[in-house]
Order: sequence, then C-alpha cells, then structure tokens
Amino acid sequence: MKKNVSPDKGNKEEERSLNFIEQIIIEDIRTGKNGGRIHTRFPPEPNGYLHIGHAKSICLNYGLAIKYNGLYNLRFDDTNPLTEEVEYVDSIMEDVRWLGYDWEDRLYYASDYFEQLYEWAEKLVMKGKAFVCDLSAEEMSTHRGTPTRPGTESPYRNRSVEENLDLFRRMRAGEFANGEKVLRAKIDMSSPNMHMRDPVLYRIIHASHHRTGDKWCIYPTYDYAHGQSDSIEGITHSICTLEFEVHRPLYDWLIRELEIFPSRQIEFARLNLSYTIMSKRKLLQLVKEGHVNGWDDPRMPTICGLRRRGYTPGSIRYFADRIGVAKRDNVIDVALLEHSVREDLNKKATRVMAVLSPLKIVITNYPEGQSEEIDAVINPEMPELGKRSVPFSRELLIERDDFMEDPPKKFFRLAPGREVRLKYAYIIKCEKAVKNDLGEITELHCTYDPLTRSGLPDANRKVKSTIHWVSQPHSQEVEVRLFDRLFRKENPDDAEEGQDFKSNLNPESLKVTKGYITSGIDGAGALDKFQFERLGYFCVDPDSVPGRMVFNRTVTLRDAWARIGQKNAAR
RNA sequence: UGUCCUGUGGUGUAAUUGGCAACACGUCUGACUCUGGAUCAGAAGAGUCCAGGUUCGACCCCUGGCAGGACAACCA
Repeated sequence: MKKNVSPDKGNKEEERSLNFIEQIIIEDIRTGKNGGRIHTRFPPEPNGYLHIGHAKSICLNYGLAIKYNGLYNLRFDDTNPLTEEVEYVDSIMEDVRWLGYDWEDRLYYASDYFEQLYEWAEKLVMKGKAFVCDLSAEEMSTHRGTPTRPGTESPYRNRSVEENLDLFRRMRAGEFANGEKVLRAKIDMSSPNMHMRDPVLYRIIHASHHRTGDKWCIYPTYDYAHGQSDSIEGITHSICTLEFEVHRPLYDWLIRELEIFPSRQIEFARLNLSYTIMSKRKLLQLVKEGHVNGWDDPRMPTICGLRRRGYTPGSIRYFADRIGVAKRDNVIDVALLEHSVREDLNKKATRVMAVLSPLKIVITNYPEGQSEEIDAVINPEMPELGKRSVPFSRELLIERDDFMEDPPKKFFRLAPGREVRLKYAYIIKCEKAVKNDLGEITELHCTYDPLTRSGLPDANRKVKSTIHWVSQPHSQEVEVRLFDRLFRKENPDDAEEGQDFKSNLNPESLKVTKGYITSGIDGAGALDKFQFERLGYFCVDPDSVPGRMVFNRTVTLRDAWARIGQKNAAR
C-alpha cells in the first residue's frame, strides 16, 4: 500500500488515505459543484517573513490544486497600510517560488479590489445591512459585550440609508479623521459569536499604501476583504487555519448578502514544531533583540532561514506531505523535519572528508615528503557520478573523537595498539600517543600497511571501523558553523513564572569552529550542499569569500555511537 | 460560567455506506557495510478521553460528562 515517497517525488500519485479536505474536494468533484473546478490560493499578509508553518499552508493549498487539476493563486492580503511593506512582498514571492510553486500570471493583491469592495459596501448600506458608526474604539469595545454576555446596539445603528450613504461617501472623501467613524455590518449584537456583533467593515486610516498610494483613506478589514477577494477570484476552497473558524459565519453572511460567488472556507490546524516557535511576533522579537542574526539566521524556522541552513525545497515539501492535515492541535517532532532533509540530501549531497576537531597523526613508516592521490566515491548512492581524488601523505588529521586512550567496551575506533581503516586509503595501527607536559595528547604515531590500500587485492582485511581523515599539508582551513536547536525546551513557551520564551533559548545553539578540508569543494558556491563524511550535511554559507569558506551544518548524520553516549550519560 | 472546534501508540496521520486499529517519524534488536550513515529484516508500543445506550458487532451512530483549543484589534 503506502510506501516511502522520496522528497523529489512528493507530488507523485500514490495510494494514500485522504485528509478531510481532500474528502471534501472529491465529494465536490463528484457532485459537480462549481463545475468540478478546483481553485485555491495562498493569501499572506506582507508584514513579515514566511516560516515553515506557512510552508505547510502553501504546500497544502498548491498541492491540492495540482493534484486535482486545479489552479492556485498567490494573493497578498494587503488591507492594512500601517504594517505592510514591499520588502515583505518580495521576500514572500522569493520563498514561494523557491519552494517550487509557480503561480504563473495569477498574482493578486486584495488592494486590487478596493474599488469593487467599496461598491459592494455601498450595496450593503443600501440594503440596510451596514451603517456608519461614530462610536470610539473603546466605546465599541464596551458595547460589544463579552463571549458570555451579549452586546448592546450602537446608538447610530438606526441611521437612515441616505444618511449612512452620505457619511460613508464622506469617509471615503477624507472628511473625517482616523478613528472618527467606521462602517459596520448590521447583524446581531446578541449573537453568541462575537464576530457577528456588527463587525467593522471599513476603518479610516490616513496612510499611504504600498500599492494604492494615497488614493484611499478608508481600508476594508480582514473579514470584509478576504472572503470577497476569494469570491472575485473564483476560489472554490478557501483553506485557512483554525483561528478563523469563528469567522466563517461572517464569511458566509457577507457572500450571501452580496449575492456573489460562494467560496467555501475550510479550516485546518496550524503547524507547531517542537523546540521552536512559530509566532511572527516572537520571531520578530528574536531578530530585533539580536538573539539571532536576522530573519535568515539558519536557526530560524523561517523559509529563508531553512534555506540558508541547507534545507532543500524538496525536503520541505516532503515534510509537509508527511505531517498530514487535520483539525486537532498538534506538535510535530523536529526529528521529522531533520529526517526529511537527510532523506533528500543522502541521495544528492557530494561526499567530502573534513575534520572539525583535529588530532594530528604521523604515519611513521610512510616516506617523508611523499604524497599520493587516492580515489574516493562522489556519492555512494549515485555511483554513476564517479570518483573524486583525495591527497594522502605522512601527516594526517583525524577527528579527536575517533581516538581514545582508554576505550570503553563498545568503542570501535582508534586506540593504542588498535587498527582502523582510513576511509578510501590504508589500514593504520596506533603505535603511540605523544603527550605534552600537561599530559594532553598532541599527536599520534601510527604505522600503515601498504598492502591494504583500497582496491588492492589483499586490502579487505576486516577492521572494527573506518574513519575519515585529511592530509595536513594539503588541507585548507574553513569556518564551520554548528547549529543546534534554538530552544532547549520542547515547548519554548513553557517558562518559569515571570519569564517568557526567551528564557528557554539554548545558549549553545551556535558554535563557530574551524574545519580542515583538502579537496572536493573547489568552485563551490553559496548554498551548495555536501556531506562531510561521518559528520553530517553542510552547505556553503553566503558569507563565504574566496579564501575563507564558511560552512553551515544543516543536520548531523544519525549517529549510533552518540546515542550510546547519551544513554550512558543519562544513567 | 456563552458559542464553536477537537480528543486514536512517545509524536503525527489513517481506518470512505459500523466488521475487533494501519502507516510514517522516533525507540529497540539483528543482518550487511571501507560513513557506528544508507540499505535490509524484525520487535516493542494504543484497544481509540470517560460513562451509559443503539447494534450480532462501535474509533465510527445517540445521550451525558471530562479535557484541550479558539473567540471579547477600527490586526490578519
């Protein structure tokens, strides 16, 4: 039945159970609703950067349209000139495109519809379904009541149609100051649903808009703009997150009163990820207060952060596919996100050997001054990619963790008197650990067995493990940034009394260190991806300059030895 | 002391006219391996929030509880 889908085949048709939204779509197609047409949209407000939660929504909306032969739009919900900026519009488009979605010519802005929206508002006024209200924001709040107590009607609620029309037109003409008047729907102040208690449709904001400039000084609210924009675009399934569930009666009311195309709103549960936060406000706070280095800091759950971290579009689409869609609150284990990149990168990333925490070894029986080139595979998952060449010499660097003077039982790597294989090269034996005055190990003296070079007929002697290495004289130094989870608590908002999520920041989420590499990275450009063998996946950071490469660790490899260590430490 | 939504292994998602719970991640074994990776084989882990009811039979339908979430911006 259901088998593994690899990240780059995420869109492939497969036998899978349908989520509740697909069930609705299939039923709509079956009954011929909207002529069987499927049209979705992703409607971001351009007031911040997109994050992995938005990716879920994008993949859902667009994925559904693709799967059911429909269309999808990108629409900016730009009804509040106070918070929205072109900078965000640009970054959002870049991120959506990077994720792999092409909206073709269907790029829209709610602000494109301001004139139509205004006409419809006059229609509501003329139908006696909307009125101009002079109550201040505070007064209106008192009149609104509470979720458990009904509200009271505005004293302006029964103005005549003529007066309302006149006032509304004068609002548009700019005769009133900010906040002086609003246009409200006339519904039911005693409704148990707060959103039906004569909600605001238009407010006065004398501010210039990133697209319409100073043409307008009244702007529609979300509730008035969103559903009508859906309707104008012929959106059949308007998919949004759960918090809009209570808005749905209003969404439907407006469409019904305006007698326009009835889009259907469907709500799903937003994504929550363990060890991170998704709130735009909190993310902004991390950036503003300098807890991270900008929106694209590789520790951020933003799309641009993940991109810089080394995540691929395919891995994110695969992730979105794996987490599913439902209406119950959820917290996805970051391990699934990490699994998603590993799954993708394992098949794509070029292998390279790099040493991050070096321990020098000298091969005492290897001729001084000599060196040789050794064949290594570019990617064992794709042998057709061929070989790369790695320099070998008398003086090498290995990972400090790959040697233990007094090894515990399950340690398979190098130790005094023990043999290991240097990957792609020879089997070596540790003869002696050289120490300084402090008793610290400064280097290892080893011997190699010339007959064990990879590929040689007698090379296949069994050893307990294979380690990576680098030829010291050939090595170049690079900067390596090791990232860990940004928060140390699964739920960062679970903070002590009087503290907030920031108290759970992980002080060790970024470690900058050096790495040594000999070959394989020449000509690598920003965001190129590699596997540093046995260590993890790394990508070239855009901060790299010629002669000073910077690598970001995307994710470590799964590490059975590390898990043994953690288990022992837990004891 | 309101309305609406939700409640299935550690996590997430399934179970399509009601037929004794499946898949993925994670965890644990073992095989294989020149990455303690990958791959392959296997295991443990829920009796479906609780209590009644309908039914030959309920995760699914009904009733009543309980728990969690959303809603009181002229934000979206």
